Amino acid sequence: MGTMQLESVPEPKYLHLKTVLSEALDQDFAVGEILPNERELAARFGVARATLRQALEQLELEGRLQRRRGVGTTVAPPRVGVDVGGAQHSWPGESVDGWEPVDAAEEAVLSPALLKLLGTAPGEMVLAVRRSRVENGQVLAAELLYVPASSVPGLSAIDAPAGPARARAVMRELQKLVLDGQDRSVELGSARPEDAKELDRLPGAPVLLVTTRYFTVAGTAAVSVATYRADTCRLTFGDSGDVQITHDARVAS
Amino acid sequence: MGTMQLESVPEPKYLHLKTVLSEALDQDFAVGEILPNERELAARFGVARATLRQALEQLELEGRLQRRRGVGTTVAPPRVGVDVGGAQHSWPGESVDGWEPVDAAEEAVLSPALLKLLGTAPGEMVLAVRRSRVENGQVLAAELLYVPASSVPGLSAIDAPAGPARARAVMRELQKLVLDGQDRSVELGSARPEDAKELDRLPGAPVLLVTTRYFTVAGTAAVSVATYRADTCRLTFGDSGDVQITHDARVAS
DNA sequence: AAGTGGTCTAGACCACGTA
DNA sequence: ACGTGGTCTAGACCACTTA
Repeated sequence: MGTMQLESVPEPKYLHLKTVLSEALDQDFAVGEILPNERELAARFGVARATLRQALEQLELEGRLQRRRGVGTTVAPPRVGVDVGGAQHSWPGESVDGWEPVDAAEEAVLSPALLKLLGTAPGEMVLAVRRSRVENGQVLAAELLYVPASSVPGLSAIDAPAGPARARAVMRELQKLVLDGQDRSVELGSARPEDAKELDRLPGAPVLLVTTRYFTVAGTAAVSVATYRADTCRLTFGDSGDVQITHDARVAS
Repeated sequence: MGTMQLESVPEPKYLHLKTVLSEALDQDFAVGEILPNERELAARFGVARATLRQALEQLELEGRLQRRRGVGTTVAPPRVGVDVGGAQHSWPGESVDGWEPVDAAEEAVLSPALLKLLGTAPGEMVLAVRRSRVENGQVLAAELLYVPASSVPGLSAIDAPAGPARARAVMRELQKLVLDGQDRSVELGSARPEDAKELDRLPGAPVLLVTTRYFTVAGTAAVSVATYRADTCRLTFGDSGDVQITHDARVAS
């Protein structure tokens, strides 16, 4: 074979480990199955635990593994396709899609970026409605829906007690508005401790931040910031929720 | 002050470090400014370098920092808002939006998931068009556009030499088709070494995978898998047509 | 109490960009 | 040649779940 170039740039161990594990997951493991613990895996592959963890972290990021402290590492099911709505000009939760009201309260401090999105002056009253998106008993997303008091006339009349009831009342008022349109953006973020708890993840876990602006003819009526678990969710736009698109949709060159 | 509960569950060091750094970034640093190197920062905060890196990693994930081997760590500009199209029924690249053809070639091996998306039988010829999305001299995304030969009649007549010319020729044929619709999904992934190189990132870097299916009345005409840099990109969906979010929409609670 | 993953340390060496 | 971030090691202890 002569001087076959092995690798001018040797692949890092954790990357090689990742592909080895990935293939093993496809061949030798079923969904939900528990992997050997990290110390044993590290020993079996002859690497330090930290190196093994680097591989596991990426596999978890890609939704192939699920790790829970005190329990173990399991093979994750394919990602859930979560519809985040196409061009439907409607408030989410009008149809049955898993949004559960949690609470509603006046929000005192708003980030400058959010104020700009809302188009409100600092100091103007803004209501924050908390909702959770639940599917199959799993919390997929936590949402904060910011509603300037000025955009909903009937808001001051609400006297429901704190908790889901009040959130529902605000949503009812909101849904009376005729929507003119919406725009959305998606970006990567890390879960704040608050959201992390609700999503059953550790703080800093990767999340998909979906920011939606709702318009009426009068202008911005509300802004929603939804925090989706990045490990388990695939956001879908349109009507192809049934089709599976997983990591291996890409050609393994 | 009595018995003020400090923290029943003490915050991990790297999280505290992250918030401290985050505040420092807002107050004491300008976009593009170079931070002290990791060894010095770690010493300054009295932690091990690995712990400091854990904090830096999350800040980079959130698009606040940019780290380059051999260079240093700099303060990142706000994320770019990248339009990935609303419900417009058009091929991307028809208007001027930064897509640059790279190459086109027959793709031999296709993953089962991709075959299912395309709706083609294994063995059927599928062309793969490579494109890059470039903005301000920066590669934001790498795309693979899979086109079954059956969906484009004029495909076999193409005899352009390999490279951008051939890719352009395929795109021209494709754009003759009348689109009936499309659906899209977004999920988190990690960059394959191949894409990583094109995106000027390390392998495994977090990316946003945008999978789009293009329909004609005859069925699925093509499937695009676009790999966006998650650190620098905020994907926008302009459902309301005219409106563009041009500023930083990040919500830092 | 035992076992799991999560955090943290204090080193070492490597790959890369720049001067 | 030097300084940077990236990889890797071999430990230790902690937080959490389950039995």
